Amino acid sequence: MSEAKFVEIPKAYNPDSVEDKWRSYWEAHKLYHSEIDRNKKPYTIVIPPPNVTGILTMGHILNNTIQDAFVRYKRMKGYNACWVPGTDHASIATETKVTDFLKEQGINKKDIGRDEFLKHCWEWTHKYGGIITRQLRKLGVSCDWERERFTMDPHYYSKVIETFVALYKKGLIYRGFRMVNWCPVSKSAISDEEVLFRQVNGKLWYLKYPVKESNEFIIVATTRPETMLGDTGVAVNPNDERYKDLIGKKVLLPVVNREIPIFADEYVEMAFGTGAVKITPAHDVNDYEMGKRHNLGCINIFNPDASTNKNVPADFQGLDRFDARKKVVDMFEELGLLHKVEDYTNKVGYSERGGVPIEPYLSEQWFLKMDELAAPALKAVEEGRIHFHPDHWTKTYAHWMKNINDWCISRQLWWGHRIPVWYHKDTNEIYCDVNPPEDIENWKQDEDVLDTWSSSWLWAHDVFTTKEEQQYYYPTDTLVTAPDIIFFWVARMIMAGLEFMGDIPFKDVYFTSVIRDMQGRKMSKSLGNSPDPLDVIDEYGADALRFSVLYLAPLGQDVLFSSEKCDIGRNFANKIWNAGRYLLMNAQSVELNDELKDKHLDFADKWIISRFQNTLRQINDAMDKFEINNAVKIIYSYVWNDFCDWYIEMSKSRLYSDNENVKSAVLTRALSLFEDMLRLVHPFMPYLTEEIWHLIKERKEGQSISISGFPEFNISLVDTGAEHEIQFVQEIVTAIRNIRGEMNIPPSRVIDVYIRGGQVTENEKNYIRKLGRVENIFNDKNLEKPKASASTVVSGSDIFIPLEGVIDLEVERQRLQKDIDRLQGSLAGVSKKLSNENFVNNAPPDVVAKEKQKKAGWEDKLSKLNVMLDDLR
RNA sequence: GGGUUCUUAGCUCAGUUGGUUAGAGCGUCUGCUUGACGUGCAGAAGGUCAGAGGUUCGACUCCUCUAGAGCCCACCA
Repeated sequence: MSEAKFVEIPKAYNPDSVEDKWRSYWEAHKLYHSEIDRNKKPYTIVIPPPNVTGILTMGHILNNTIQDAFVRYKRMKGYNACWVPGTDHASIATETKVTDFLKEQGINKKDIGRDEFLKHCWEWTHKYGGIITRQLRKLGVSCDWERERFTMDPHYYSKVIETFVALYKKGLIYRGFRMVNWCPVSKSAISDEEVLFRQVNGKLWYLKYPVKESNEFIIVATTRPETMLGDTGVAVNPNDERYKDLIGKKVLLPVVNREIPIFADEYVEMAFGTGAVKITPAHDVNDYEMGKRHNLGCINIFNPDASTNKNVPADFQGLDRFDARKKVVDMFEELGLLHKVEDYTNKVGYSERGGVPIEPYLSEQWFLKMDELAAPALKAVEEGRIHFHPDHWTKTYAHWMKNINDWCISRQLWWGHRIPVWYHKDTNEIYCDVNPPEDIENWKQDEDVLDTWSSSWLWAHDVFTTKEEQQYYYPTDTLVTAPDIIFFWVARMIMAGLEFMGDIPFKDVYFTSVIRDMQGRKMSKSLGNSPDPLDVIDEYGADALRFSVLYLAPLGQDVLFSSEKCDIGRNFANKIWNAGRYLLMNAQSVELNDELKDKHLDFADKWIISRFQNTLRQINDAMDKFEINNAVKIIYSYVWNDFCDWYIEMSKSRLYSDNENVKSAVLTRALSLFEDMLRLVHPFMPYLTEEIWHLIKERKEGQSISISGFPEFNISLVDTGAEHEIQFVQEIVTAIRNIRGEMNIPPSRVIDVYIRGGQVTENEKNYIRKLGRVENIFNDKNLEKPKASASTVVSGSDIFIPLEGVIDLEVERQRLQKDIDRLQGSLAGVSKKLSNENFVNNAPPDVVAKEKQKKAGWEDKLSKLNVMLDDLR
C-alpha cells in the first residue's frame, strides 16, 4: 500500500495496452473454448461467416458485438457458451478477385486451366483469409477459435457434396434448360436473389418494322433495341382495334431481313408504348414464355460475355451489347426506320457481384425444387418454433416463402464445391454420387460449382463435426444477422436444418440494424462514407465502439453513425474507470474488511443495493426480450446517475469521517457493489471491466471476470423504504442546487437551510449538508421564515435559504412565479379530469384515487408557493 | 403496383398492455481548479408528439384517411 501505487492509476482510461493484453490472456487460457459438458446447458451461436477475403465493416462490428454480448452474458449466467467462428469461401466474389488479379499479370484464367487456377485461389485465401478474423479479434469477441471453420474445409466440403447427392437421389435436384440471370462479368448464372434492381435513366426507342406485302409499318417500343437482332415475332393485344387487321401478317425484320409473325397475346398492354411489342424469346423472360406459347423460334444472339455472336449479321458480330445497341439504332436511323426516341426511367437488374446489368440467358443449369423444402420452413416460423426479432420480419419471410421459385444452384465457376455429377462420354448417362464412377475414364465431370449459399445453408449443423457434438450443440440458440440476407441465408438454413437434421437450426433470429451515415445513406465503398472500424478502435478503443454501437442501435431501426458518436462509449468507459480509480485510491488509506461488508448500513447503502437489484432485473428482462439497446441504456443510467452521481458522492461524507469501522465498511461495500456492477457491464465492455476487475485485487492466473458469474436477482434486497428516503434527500438537494443556480450563488459560498415540516433525521441532514454545500440545517414544524430568503416547497416541507445581501427579489419572484405557473397548468388538467363525472365513474378506482392525491398535493404546494410569493411583495 | 417500417426537443433517438408535470445523449446558455473523472460536476432553456378525422371518461399510445421518408418484393416492352 504505497504512495507509488496511488499514482499508478492514470486519470484517463487508456484502452491501447489494456485490450491487447487481455485478448492474449483470454486466448492463452482458452477461456472461450467449449467442450461437451452434460452438466451444463449449451448456449450456441454460429457466426454469420464473412467472406474469407473480405475486410471488417461497421456492419460486422454491430453484428458481432451483439453476438458477443449475448454469448458473454449467457456464459456468465452459467451456460456452456459456444460461439463458432468461421469464414465463407464466397465462390463468385473470390473468383472475381483472383481472376482480376491474374489478369493484371497478363494471365488468363482459361489458359492456365482449372487446377492451376484453384491453386491461385487457395493461395489468395491463405494470404487474405486471416485478415477479417484478426480484425474481428480486436473487437474482443469471445469466439471459440479452436472451432474456426471454413466452408471449403475438407469435412465441410464433403458434407456439401453429400447433401447434393442426397437431394438429387430424393429427386429434388434437376437439370434444366432455362432462362436464367446471366452475369456477363463472371460469365455465370446467378440466382434471383443475386440480382439487384436499380433505377436507370434510359431511353425508349420506337422502331418501325415494315409489314410484309404492304406499305404499312408497325411501330414497336423497346428499351433494348439491340435485341431486335434476335426478334422472332411482334405481339399485340387481341382487343386492340389499331392492329386487328395486322394479326396473322408478317413483318420483314429490318437489318436481319427475317420474316417474323405478328400475333395476339393478352399479355400485351395496349396503353404502353405503341401497344405492339417486339418479341425476343432468347433474351427476355416474358418473351421466352410468349415464344413458347406461340411456337416462335428462339435465337440466341449473345456470347457468354454478352457480346454478339454469329447468329447476327456479319457486321454486327463480336460487338459488346451496348455497342451493338448504338449500331442498331444508327442503322435504323439511316434506314429512316427510327420513329422517335423518348427519355425513359425503368428498373434494370444488375448482377450483385459483377455490377453490370444481367442478361436473361438460356442455358443448362441445375435447380433445386423449393416447394417441398419451403413448406415446413414456413411452418416453423409461423408456429413460433423460431422467433424473429423484431417480429415483423415474419411477414416478409412468409411472403417470400409462399412465392418462392426453384433455386438455380449451379455456377459456371471453378472456386467452390464442384457438382458431383458425371456424364458418360458415349451414352450421356448421368451418374451422381459422392465418389466418382469407377471407370472414370469413360466419364466426364460436370464443370460447374455450387452456389455459395448452397454450402452456407448447412452452416448451423455442419460446423459440428461429430454426431455427439451435433446432438449437444444443435439446435443453436440465437442467430444474429442482417436482414438483407433473410432469403439468401436465414430461410435456407431453416430449410436445411429441418430437412437434414429434422429440427430447426436456431430458436431466435436477431435481425440487426443497418448502419448508415449521418445523412441516412447506406455505408458503401464508392461513397467512401464508411469509417474504417480499425481506425475507430484505434481512436476510441474497442469497448467504446462496442458500447456506442449498441447504445445507438435499437432493435429494428436503422442507425445513423459517425465515429464521433463513439464519444458516448469513450466517456462512459472513462466514467467507470474513474469510479474505480476513486475507490482504489481510497483503498490505499482505508483498510478493506470483508466482515464489515454488511455492517453499518444506512439508507443510502440500502437504496443503492435496492437500485442494483432493480437494475439487474431490468437487464435480465431486456436481454430475454432481445432488447440489448435497452439493457445498455439501463446500465448506463445506473452507473452514471445512481452509482456515480449519488452513491459515490454520498459515500464521501462517511469515507472522510473519523470512524475507522464505518470507513472500512463503506469502502468494502462500495467496492463489492462496484465489482457487481462491472459484471453487469462486462458483456458489453469486456476489456475495461476485465482490467479493473484485476486491479481490484490479485486474481489467480486464468481467472477472468468473464467466467466469474453474473449477479443473481434477490428480491429480499429490494427496499422501497430506502428508495423513498433517498428520493426525499435528492429532492431537497436538487431544490437547493436549483436555487443556487438561479441565484448565481457559487458553490464556494456556504449557506444555511431551514426546513419547515416533518422531522429530518441526522443522517439525512448529513447528506444534505454534503451534497448541497450547506452549513446549518434548521428543522421544525413551526419555523419562522428567515428574512430575505429564497424559498420553495419539497415533499410538503417548506424550504428557506437565507440570502441576506445576495438575494435579488425580482429574480426570486420570477422563480416562484415560474413554479406557480407550471403547477397551475398541471392542476387545471387534473381538476378538469376530476370534475368530469364520466371519468370518476368509469376510470378504475385506483386511477381516480391517484388523480385525487395528485390534485391535493399540488393544491397544497400551490397555496404555499403563493404565500411565499406574497411575502416578497 | 404489392408489402413493410417510420415521422416525438436544434440533432440522433427512448416512451413497455391507453391514465407521467412526455424522457435520454449530443448541441446551446449559466456557474464551478467541489479531496475519481473538464472524456467532469451543478443548474437552465428547448416539444400543439407530421396533419385531419374517429373510438374512449381519457390518445404520443388504438382505428381510418392525408402528406412525407426508408427498406423489401414484383416480368409492363
